[in-house]
Amino acid sequence: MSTKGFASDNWIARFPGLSVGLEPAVRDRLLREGRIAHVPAGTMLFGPGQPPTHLLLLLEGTVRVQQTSESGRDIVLYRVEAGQSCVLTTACLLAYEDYLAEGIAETDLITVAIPRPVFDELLATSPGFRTFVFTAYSRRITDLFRVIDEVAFQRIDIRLAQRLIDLSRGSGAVHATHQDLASELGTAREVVSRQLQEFQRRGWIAQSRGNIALLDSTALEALAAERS
Amino acid sequence: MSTKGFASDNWIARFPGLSVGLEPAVRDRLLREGRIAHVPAGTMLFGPGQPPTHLLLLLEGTVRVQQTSESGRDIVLYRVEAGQSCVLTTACLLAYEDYLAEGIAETDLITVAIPRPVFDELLATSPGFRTFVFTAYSRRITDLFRVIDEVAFQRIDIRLAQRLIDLSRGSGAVHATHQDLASELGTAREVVSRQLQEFQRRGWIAQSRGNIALLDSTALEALAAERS
DNA sequence: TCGGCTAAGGTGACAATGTCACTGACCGAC
DNA sequence: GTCGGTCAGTGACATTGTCACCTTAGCCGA
Repeated sequence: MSTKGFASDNWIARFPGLSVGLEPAVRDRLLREGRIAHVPAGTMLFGPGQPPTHLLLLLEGTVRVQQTSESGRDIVLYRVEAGQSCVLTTACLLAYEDYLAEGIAETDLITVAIPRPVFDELLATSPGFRTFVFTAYSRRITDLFRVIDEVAFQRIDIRLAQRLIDLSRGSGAVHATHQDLASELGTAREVVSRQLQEFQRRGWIAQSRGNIALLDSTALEALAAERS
Repeated sequence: MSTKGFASDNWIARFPGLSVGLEPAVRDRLLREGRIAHVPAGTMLFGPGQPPTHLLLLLEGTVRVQQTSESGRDIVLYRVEAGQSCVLTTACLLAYEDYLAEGIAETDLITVAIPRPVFDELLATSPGFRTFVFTAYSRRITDLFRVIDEVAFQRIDIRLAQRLIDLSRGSGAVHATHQDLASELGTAREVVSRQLQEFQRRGWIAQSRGNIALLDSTALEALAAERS
């Protein structure tokens, strides 16, 4: 968690996609021009009215990318983890249209910002960088495909079980209100409440205000593994 | 509709994103290396087990990109029209993961295939080509965001009315079975049947086997314009 | 410490959508 | 013609979403 480790000469090693096959000159350019910044949790990194001007690389923390519908409900599209990049925002830079999605720092972040001109020049000069960018794109698009599949075709109890497991990250607990979970899945709070009651009835979880303890992760995983 | 018009010296003019700001050398390279092909309707251009090896540009026709869930139901993600490109397939080329989506020629097509090495070199040498590619990406991602919003938050009658209008393209009729429309929207045939009956009861449409006549497009558009 | 404010969560009725099983209607091949 | 398959209609039911309203837990100032 120390920031000392991110002196400007070694952060590239944190990115699997950049540390392999990247030309030395490109590597130097990134280290020279990439600006390391600390961002507090809760910051909106991009969104309607906040056009991004950089390619963001994440050294530490998590960014939640979500979409808010006109009716005020929202759904989480994907998360950007440390070692990944917010590539979809780069498309925004060049886009003819505004994005509907917004990116929010879920934790305190340490980021590297690559200015647009540098991004553009690296794309031009470095096959390794191009591969990095397109691979990252591909991952995000796959994420979006998965979201569409889940929203359109998956039962809500299965999706909720999956999300509880994901959010717990093995800690055995999830800090989130029912409304938070509803926003994760793009559904209504009452639906989450009912499903959680059912999970509780089966002894899989225990609830307290704003907190859910996973008592039987195995059962939840079994449900999450079901296919419609 | 004649293919004579696509002699290898002028097709670029058909692509708004390519005809403006493209370097002459790049233009020549595209014309020299891009291979024009005719593809019959119904052909699967890419999909599971059909990794694409080219960037596809569409001179004529329409490509439907859809996703099939494990349960066998599918949903249309977007369509590629003449003058656009199948850029998402390029991410597939570089991806670590397979795509779940498949692209199907909805009509007879005339395409230009850009081989991977040429695509890569153009990305490197041409800012104009880069802009073209990223703009196309951006458009598709925006499409996916819209699909997610619709599936998660829009009423089915509104979505059906929108789709009927889109598919009719002003012709006043839609050639599609109820099952086809269900696949468009990612829902069940019975749901479409019931909604169409309601539209018919209101005098907005007339149905015959595999065919729907739009009698009152204005009313359908009014419904389609509603927001949840 | 008390009271009240606010966010979180619970509940029941109902509407909308999805699932299932089955039926009949239409259409082309023979 | 009739046969077989696709297309569409239907009712019962399950699941999910919506709405209105309520209770409860925690916080915070008086």
